[in-house]
Amino acid sequence: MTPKPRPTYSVIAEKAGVSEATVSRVLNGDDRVDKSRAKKVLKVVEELGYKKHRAATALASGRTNLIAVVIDDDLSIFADPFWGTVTSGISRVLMENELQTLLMVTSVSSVDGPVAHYLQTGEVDGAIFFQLHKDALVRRLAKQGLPIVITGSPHAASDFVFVDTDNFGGGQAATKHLINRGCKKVAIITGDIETVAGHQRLDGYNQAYREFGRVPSKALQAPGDYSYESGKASMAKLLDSQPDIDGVFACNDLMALGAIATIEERGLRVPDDVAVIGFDDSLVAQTSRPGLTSVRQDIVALGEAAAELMIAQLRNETVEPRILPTELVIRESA
Amino acid sequence: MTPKPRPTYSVIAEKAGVSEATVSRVLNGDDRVDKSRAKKVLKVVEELGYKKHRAATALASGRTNLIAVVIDDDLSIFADPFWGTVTSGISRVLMENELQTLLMVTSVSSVDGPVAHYLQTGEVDGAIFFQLHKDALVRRLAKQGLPIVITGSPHAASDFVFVDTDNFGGGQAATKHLINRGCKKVAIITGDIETVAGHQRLDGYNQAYREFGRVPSKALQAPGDYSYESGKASMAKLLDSQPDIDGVFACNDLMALGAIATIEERGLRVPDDVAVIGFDDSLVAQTSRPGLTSVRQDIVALGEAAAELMIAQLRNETVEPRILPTELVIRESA
DNA sequence: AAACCTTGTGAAATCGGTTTCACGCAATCC
DNA sequence: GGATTGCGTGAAACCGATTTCACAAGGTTT
Repeated sequence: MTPKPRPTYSVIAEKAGVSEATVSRVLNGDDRVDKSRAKKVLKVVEELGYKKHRAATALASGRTNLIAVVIDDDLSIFADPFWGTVTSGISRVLMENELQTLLMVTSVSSVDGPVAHYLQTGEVDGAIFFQLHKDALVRRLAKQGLPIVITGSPHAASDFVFVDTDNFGGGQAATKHLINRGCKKVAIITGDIETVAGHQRLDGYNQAYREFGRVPSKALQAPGDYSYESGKASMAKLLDSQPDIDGVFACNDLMALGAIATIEERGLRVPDDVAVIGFDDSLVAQTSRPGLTSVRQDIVALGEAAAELMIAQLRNETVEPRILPTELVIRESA
Repeated sequence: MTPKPRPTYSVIAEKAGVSEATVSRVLNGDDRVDKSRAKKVLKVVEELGYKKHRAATALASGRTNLIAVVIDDDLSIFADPFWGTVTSGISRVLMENELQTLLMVTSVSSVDGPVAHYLQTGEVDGAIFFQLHKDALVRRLAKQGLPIVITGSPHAASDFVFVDTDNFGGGQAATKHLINRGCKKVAIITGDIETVAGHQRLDGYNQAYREFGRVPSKALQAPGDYSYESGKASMAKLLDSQPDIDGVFACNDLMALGAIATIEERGLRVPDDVAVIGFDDSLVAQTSRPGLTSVRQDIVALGEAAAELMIAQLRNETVEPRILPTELVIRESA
C-alpha cells in the first residue's frame, strides 16, 4: 500500500562500516576516499538499489537537477506541433544526464510574474526559453547567473546562448532551387518579420537573388503571419500586381498551402505555372496534394542541441550558439 | 550577480514577533492561530514577497508539488502534435494550482527502469500517463497509493482514473452523418484495433449502422494504422472489392487524406462519388482540399481534465473517469 | 628528533521548512 | 473552588542529504 521506505545514508553507512560523510564523498566522486572502502560503499548502494532523495539533495547542495522549459502560452502553442517536438528532444537528453524537465506553460510577459519569481529563487538549475519576445526577464535572470538557453534566435546583438535552425540558409536554398528550375520571377510570402526567424528567411531569399546577379524587387515581397489564410490572401495580392510570377517561397508550409489554394483557384497549375516551396516540412507538406517541396528543419535535433548546451553550461564549459542545417525536401510543388 | 538571498521563516518570525512554528501554521492554513497574529504574519510575508523554498518544503512535508507527465517515446511522439497539445493543457492547469509539471519522455517499457524507480520513491505527488500500453507498472504504482491519471482509455475492466475523448460517440456521429447524407454503402478504415480508442471508434460505426436497421458488413471494414500510407492502401483494397462504396469513415485525418488520394486517383470525386470523414480535426483536415469533414476532439480540454482529475485525487475527493464530447466539423468532403 | 605537511576520516553543523510535544492560561465542569 | 478540558503557542526534533572542521596516522623536511 504505502511506498516501501527508502534507504538513507545512515543505513548505507552502517552496512558499509563507514560514516555518512564518507558515503556522501563516494557518491559525489570525491577521490580522496580509500579505494577499498569506496568499493564497499558502492556495493551496498548497488545492493539496496539506492537513489538519492531529490529534495534532500537539493536542500543541502543548492542544486535541484531541475531544468525549466518555459513556453509562453501567448503563442499559438496549441496548434503548432513544433513546440511539443522540441520539448521532447530536450527532455530525453536531459533525462539521460540525470536532469529533469520542468515544463512551464504560462504567460511570460510580466517580469514580476510567478514564473519570474520562481526562476529567480534558485528553484531550478537552468532555464530553456522558447521563442523569446520580451527579453527583459531573461536578461535579468542571466545576469543573476542562471544558465539559460534560448531556442530560436534572440534579437540582434545579445550574447545569449541559443540554438536555431539555419533560417537564412534555408531561405536561400529554397529560392535558389526555384531560380535553378527556371523561375524568372520568384516571390516571397514572409512570416512575421518581427521575429528574427522570419527576417532571416527573407534575408536568405534576398541573398539568393543577389547571387544570381539579380535585384530582389520589393513588389515581389508580401507579408504573412504564418497562417493558412494569410498565405492565401498574400498570394492573391501578389498575383494581382504581378500576374507573371512563376515561383513562390512561402516562409512556412501553412502559408504555402494557402498560396497553392489561391493559385489553383485562378486556374493556374502548381508547379507548371507557379512553383511553390514551403518551410518546416511539416505533416501538412507531406500529405498535401501536390506534395509540397519544403525546407526541412530537424526539430528534435533542435531540442537535443538546446539540452546539450544547457548541460555544457552547467559544467562550466564555454558554450557557443548552435545553428542547425536545413535540408530541402523536394516533392511535386517545385 | 548572485541571486538575492531569500527570506526564511526565521526572518518572518522575528519581524512578526512570533515563532517559526506559528509562521508555518499560518502558511499552511492551520486555523487555530490567533487572528491578529496570523494577519501580522501574512502582512510580513506579503511585504517580503516570500515564497516557500520548494526543496525544504518537500523534504519536511514529504509532498513535492511535482506531477510527472510520462510519455512513452516508443510512440511516434515526434510526428504527432496531439501529445504536445495535451501536455500544455495539463501544465497550465497544474500551474494554476501551484503544482509543477515534470515531463518525462522516455521508454516506459521496463517495470524496473529508472522511471519506475523514480515514480515509486515519492519523488512526485502523482503521475499522468499517456496512452497506456503496458499497465503492469501503472498498476503497481497505483497499488502503492500514487495518484494516477491516464489520458486515453485503459484496457477494459481496470479501475484507473482516466480521461478520454468520446471515441464511440464520434465514430457514431460520423457514420450517421454519412448515412444521413444519402450514402448507401459506408466503409470504415480503422485505426490500430489493438488500442482501445481504435476499437471504440469502430464500435461507434457499427452502432450507427444498427440504428438504421442495417447490419455492418465485415467486407466494409479495412484495417489501418493511422498513417497516410495505410489509408491510401486500405481505400484501394476497399474499392477493389466493393466498387460501389460511397462513403468512408477513416479513424483519423491522415488516413482520410490517404483515402481521398486513392479515390481521386481512380477518377472518382469527393464527396460526390465517395464522401469521406476523418477524425481529430487536425491541421491537415483544415488545410486539405477538399476540406476534410472530421470529428473534432478538444485536445487542450483533455489535458485540462487530466490535470483536474489529478488535483481532485490529491484532495482525496472521489474521482470518476471523464469522457469528453466530440463535435463533427463539416467541410467539403462529406 | 622535533616540527611540518599530507591524507583519510567521522562528528557535527547546516540547508529551510514541518510536526510533535509539553506548557501556560482561560473556560467549563462537578 | 478544585479538577478537567481545550486552545494557542514556542522549543526542539526531524526530513536526508552536504560540507565544514578537527583530528589521527603516516610521511617529509630540517
